[in-house]
Amino acid sequence: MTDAALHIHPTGHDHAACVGEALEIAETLCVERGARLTPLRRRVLELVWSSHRPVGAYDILGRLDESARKPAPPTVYRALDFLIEHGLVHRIESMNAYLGCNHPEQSHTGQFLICRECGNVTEMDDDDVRQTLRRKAAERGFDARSQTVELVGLCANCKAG
Amino acid sequence: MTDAALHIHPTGHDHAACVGEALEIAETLCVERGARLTPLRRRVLELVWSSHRPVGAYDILGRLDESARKPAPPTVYRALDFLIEHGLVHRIESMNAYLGCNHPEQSHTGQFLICRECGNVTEMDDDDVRQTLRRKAAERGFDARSQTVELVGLCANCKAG
DNA sequence: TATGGCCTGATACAGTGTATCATACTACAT
DNA sequence: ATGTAGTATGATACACTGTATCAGGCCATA
Repeated sequence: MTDAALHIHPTGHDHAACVGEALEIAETLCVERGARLTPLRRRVLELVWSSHRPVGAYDILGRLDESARKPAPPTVYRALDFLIEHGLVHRIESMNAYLGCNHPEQSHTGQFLICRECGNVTEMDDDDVRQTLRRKAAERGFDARSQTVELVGLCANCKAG
Repeated sequence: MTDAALHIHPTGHDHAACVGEALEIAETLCVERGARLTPLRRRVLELVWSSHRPVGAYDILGRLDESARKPAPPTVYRALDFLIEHGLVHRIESMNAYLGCNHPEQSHTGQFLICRECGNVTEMDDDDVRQTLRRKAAERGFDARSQTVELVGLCANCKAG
């Protein structure tokens, strides 16, 4: 974990605390559910949380390499699948990349705000939006089961700066 | 164009008319804008419109093969870029695939309803949704410039059937 | 200790997308 | 008609993303 770029984040916050909190939440949640947060899965989650920017599967793969012997792609995808299934990670469809989520309790598919300047992504998770989309789709006879909402633009910091 | 699966569509409508209309609209629009709808671009647009399901770039590539000598990937991607730029085609992010649009006049990024049963995709293009998203993002200090909205679920036909 | 289920390793391959350079086709001006 | 600039296409190579499949290892419980 030497790449400074990994540590870019919105406000000058203590990112180590973010990661720590996320890992702790994950531990707790997995215990509750009887799911196994193995060292590999934990490590992948940690790498996904290395910044507030989505991380590609092959980035993760590359960084796992550094520490021990190199795992193959399926290993990473399986870990990601597990984390996604438990709401600990989101997939950003428009980037084919993955982002940590620190409130996995609510079953949800969030709405994502992707800054085209700094690359940081924040989650909205707004229920009005969710309901509006469900309703609008229903008006057209469509029964929406899952939603992908990703907005690209400028975050507050980058607008100001 | 022998694959019957290509012709699956929502209601038993006359899909040839869909394609014809789309091509005509494209012609008109390109003339208006001084853009060149070359034979290749026209053919790619036609292939995208072969159904109401998103088509992958390499599907297009494969079908271009059938007729003449095989073009390389960049050729297809350039044609798609052109068509997207002019609003004639949308990219469905969650599927890495492309869908024809028959109302390219309004500058828009639509909202898409993807049926997980039949695979057909319809466009909502609802301005309430667009405005709601813009506003909700703005409330968080985010200036949204482009929106990706893709809902997966069951279309009216598949619910009924 | 045996069995079954889950996790991981490993190979191979399929699908998606881009960088780069080369060629051809206009359209327009000389 | 020639040259020139801009655009469109051809072609090669490569990078990134994801999956199918089989094999082995670990661990809990019977």
